[in-house]
Amino acid sequence: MKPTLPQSSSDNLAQALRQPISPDWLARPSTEVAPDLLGCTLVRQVESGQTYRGLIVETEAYAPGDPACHAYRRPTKRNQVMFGAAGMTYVYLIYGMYHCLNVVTDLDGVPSAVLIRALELEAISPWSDRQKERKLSRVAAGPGKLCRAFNINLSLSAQPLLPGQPLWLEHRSPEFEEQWKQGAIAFVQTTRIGLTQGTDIPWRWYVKDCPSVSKP
DNA sequence: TTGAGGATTTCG
DNA sequence: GAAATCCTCAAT
Repeated sequence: MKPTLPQSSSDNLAQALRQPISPDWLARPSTEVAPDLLGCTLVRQVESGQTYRGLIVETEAYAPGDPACHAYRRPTKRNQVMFGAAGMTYVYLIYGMYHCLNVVTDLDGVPSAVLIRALELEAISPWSDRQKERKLSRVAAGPGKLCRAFNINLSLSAQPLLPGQPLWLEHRSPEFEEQWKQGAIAFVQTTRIGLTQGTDIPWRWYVKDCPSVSKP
């Protein structure tokens, strides 16, 4: 039942040019980082050394003073990584069956994070039929689904996002940046999803007209 | 120690 | 519309 994922090819030149995102770049308010992460790449490296990549197309910010933030009240065993320095993962279990991946942001001592809500996976091959591609485009459309697709669980929480680790991030490709500047790619900012508190705060961003977004 | 509830997904 | 399913944390 587990979907087959596209495997990254190491001889792709454009991919080789992508630069890893450093913790410094993430040491800003989550409301700044969240939209900036759109178009960046999440990389998953499994034990065999094989890597999988997904384009980040939907994010949400969580910040201090935000009642929906898991770190709203006090540091606990679960959320303590959110209080620490930027560049760490924060993974939690939701509804007893799904995991959600966050990137810890802002300065040490400021509890905040960005929830990665959806990835666009690269096509399996140029020869894959349209039906297959459409299915694949929804494989990581949602925070629980992307963790299932990339085999992300609680053991990957509080880990550094650095190359060689199980997870890391890469900057936008020059092609994405160019298309975004030209207006060919646009972002939408709106309210967050699935919350009981802080429902009116517009801290969700996604790539407009992207089929891999959880709820356009 | 307890139990209510949750940053979701899927199926009917 | 509601079930699945279990960890977390505030309140006993």
